[in-house]
Amino acid sequence: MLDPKLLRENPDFVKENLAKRQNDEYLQMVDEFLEVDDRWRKLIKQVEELRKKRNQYAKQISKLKGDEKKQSVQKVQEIKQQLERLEKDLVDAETKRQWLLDRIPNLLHETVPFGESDEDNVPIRFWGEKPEFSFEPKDHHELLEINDLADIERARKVSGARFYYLKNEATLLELALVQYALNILKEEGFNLFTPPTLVRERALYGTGFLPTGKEDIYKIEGEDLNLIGTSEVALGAFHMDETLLEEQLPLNYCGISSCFRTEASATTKDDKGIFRVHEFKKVEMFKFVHPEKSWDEQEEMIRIAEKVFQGLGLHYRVVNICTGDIGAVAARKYDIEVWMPGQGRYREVVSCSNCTDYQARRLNVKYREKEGMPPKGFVHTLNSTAIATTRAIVAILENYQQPDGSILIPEKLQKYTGFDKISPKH
RNA sequence: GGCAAGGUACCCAAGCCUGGUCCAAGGGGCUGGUCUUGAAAACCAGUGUGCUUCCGCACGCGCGGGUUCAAAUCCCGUCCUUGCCA
Repeated sequence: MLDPKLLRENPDFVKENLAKRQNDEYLQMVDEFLEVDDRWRKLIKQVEELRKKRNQYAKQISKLKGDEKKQSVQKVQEIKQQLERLEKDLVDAETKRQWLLDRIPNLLHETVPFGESDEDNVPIRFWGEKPEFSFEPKDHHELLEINDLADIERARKVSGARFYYLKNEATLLELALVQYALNILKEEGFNLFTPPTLVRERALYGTGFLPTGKEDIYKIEGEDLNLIGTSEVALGAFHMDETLLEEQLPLNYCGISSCFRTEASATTKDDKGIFRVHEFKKVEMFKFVHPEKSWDEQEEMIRIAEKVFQGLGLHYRVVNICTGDIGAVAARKYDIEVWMPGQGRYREVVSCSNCTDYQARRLNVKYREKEGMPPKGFVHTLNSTAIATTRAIVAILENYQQPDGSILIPEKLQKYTGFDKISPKH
C-alpha cells in the first residue's frame, strides 16, 4: 500500500511512476482514489461534527431532569438518525478507498529498466562460464528418468499434474541443498526459522499476495488458513502490528519451508519435469530494515544469493526486472538466472526484491528510535530466494551431466549428500 | 475439544461488580523545556490513529457486532494468552 498522503498531495508524481507499468488501469485508480479520498474527507468531517454534537448533548443529559431531559434525548436521537445515513456513506467511501489502496502497486525505483515483458529484463552481470559439452546435453526431465530420481507418472495418479515423487539420491540432494544454503545464511548472520506453512488471510494480505493473486493460493476449506507459496509470507507477518527498535535493524531472517502454488496464472507451460510444480521446498531470506538502508540491503541480499550459486559452480546472470514484468509489490527486483544447458537458456532460480514500505504498511510494521518513543515510520522489507530445491536440482542435473547420463555432485554439496556422483540405474 | 481466569497506551497497572465526574487514574520509560557546574535531582509539558481553517475535534481499552441519550464498564460472537481437565 502506498502512503495515502503521498497519493493525495503528489498524485502527478505517483502517476508518472505508475505509468511505467504501462497499465492505464493504475492511472485510473489514482484518479478514482483522489475522487473518493476527497469525498471520504468531507464525510469524515461531517460525521465528526455530528458526533461532537451528539456527545455534547449526551454529556448534559445526566444533569437534566423532566422536559429538558426529554428534549435533549430527542435531540440526540435526531442527530443519530442523521449520523446513520452519513456513516453509511462514509463506510462506502472508506471501502472504496481501501479497495483502491489495496490494488495500486508500489512505486518503482528509478533504476528499474523500462520494458514490456520478461524479454526486456536487463542482464546486469554474468558469473562463470557456460559449460561445454562434447555431447548433446539432455534436459533435466530426461536425466531424472535415466537416473531414477523422480516418479512423475505416479505423482500424477496420486496428486495430479505438476507434482512429483523425488527418489533415491534426489531426495538426499534436496536435503543437501537445504542444509548447504542454511549454513551459508547462518554464517552470514541470519536467524533461522522453520515457519508455519498455513497462515491466516491477514498474513497474505499484509505481504501483498491478497486480495490480488487469490487464484494462486491453496485455501483450507471452511477455515481461515491458507498454504503459503513462500515463507516470505510467514516471515513478513512475523512482526505484524509491531513497532521495532531502530537499533535492532536490520533483522535478517531466513525460513525453510515447503511452498505451495496453484500456478493458476502461470504464463509459461513448463509442464515437463519439476521446473514448475505445485509444491517444493525453499530457503528464503527476509529482511526488516531501516527505510534509508533498503537499497544497500538489496545489494547485500543479492550478493548472498549469488554466493549460494557460485558455491554450486553454476553459471548465471543477474537480471534487473523491467517495469512491465516486476509485479505489484516490489520497487526493484533482481532475478538470478542459471544457464540450463538442456534447455539452452537462462532460467530463474532466485528472485530478490526490495518492497520498500509497501508490505510494511499493510503489515503495520513500524520502528521507533528508542524504547519508549513513539513510532517514527514504517520499516522497509526485502525478500530473496536463497535456494528453491526443485529448480536448483534442475540446474545441477543439466550442468553436471556426463556423457553417460550420470551426474556429478558439486564439491560443496558432497559433505551434505554423502556421495559425489549419481549414476544411471539400468 | 471442555472448563476457569485473563487481554487497558512503549512497559507496569487502576477502572469493569454498581454505565455518565475516564478528553482512561497512577507509576516507570522516553522526548522537549525550566533550573543547574551538570545528559544528576526536582518541576513543567508532551509521548496511539485520523481529520483539521493548527483552535481543536473524532476515534481508540484484543477484534467484530448489539443494547443505551451515554459503553473500557452491560449483552452476543470471535481471536489470542495462561492454568486445569480430556
